[in-house]
Amino acid sequence: MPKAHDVLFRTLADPTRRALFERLCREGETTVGALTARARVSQPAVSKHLGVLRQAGLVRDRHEGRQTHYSAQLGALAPLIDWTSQMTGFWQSRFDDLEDLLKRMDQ
Amino acid sequence: MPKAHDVLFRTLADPTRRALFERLCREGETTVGALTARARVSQPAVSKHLGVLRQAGLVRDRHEGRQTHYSAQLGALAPLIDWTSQMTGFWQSRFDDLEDLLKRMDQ
DNA sequence: TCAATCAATAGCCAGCGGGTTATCGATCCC
DNA sequence: GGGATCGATAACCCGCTGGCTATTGATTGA
Repeated sequence: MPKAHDVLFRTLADPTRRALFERLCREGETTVGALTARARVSQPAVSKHLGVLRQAGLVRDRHEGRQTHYSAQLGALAPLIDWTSQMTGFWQSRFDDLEDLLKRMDQ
Repeated sequence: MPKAHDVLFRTLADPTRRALFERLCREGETTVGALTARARVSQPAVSKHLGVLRQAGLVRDRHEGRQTHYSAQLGALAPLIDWTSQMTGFWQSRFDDLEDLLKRMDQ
């Protein structure tokens, strides 16, 4: 069920897409045009990537006239942080177990 | 240059591979055979994934007789943690800027 | 109204990546 | 030594994805 990890990792795995997300994090709300201008790919490619990011919940879009503004949704990174915490946490708990074991051996 | 992010995200994007890494985090050092037994893919597939994980620095291998033991290298997750910190950090700084702005407007 | 701009969609193609089976090298044990 | 096991490699196939161009739909402004 924690498909969330899947979606996040897969979405952020592409460098172009990740670069777009990073820009939105750094620079805040930005239009597709502005993003395309400094991207190394075509406008349709940018649109497609933004669509993927949106479906992953990583960005929001806001329509204003004929242009679309995108912004990062940092809350969507939570599962990623949870995952890394869990991984390092497993290590921590195994470390605790080891300490526990050593303590019991000491008696 | 921060290729590290690229490698990590791409490596962890595959669910099978991530599952292997998670098992190594949870259960500590494990042989290829044991990993294969509970994996949904063939032994060569497991070997290939472990190779990718190793090249990403996420696991280490230790040869003992004819079997190979793999273990997670959690330090390799550092760039991932840094990245998320940076992303949320950008937000934080923009938030600070906003507070700053409001403060100045208040005067 | 009509031309121009912005962004999304359609449709296509090439490359990559993850899966398989078959095989090989090395090690263990009888 | 010889058969069996373990894990890596080889060789291959197929589907997905990320890129492109062309087009459409919507909005703006002359």
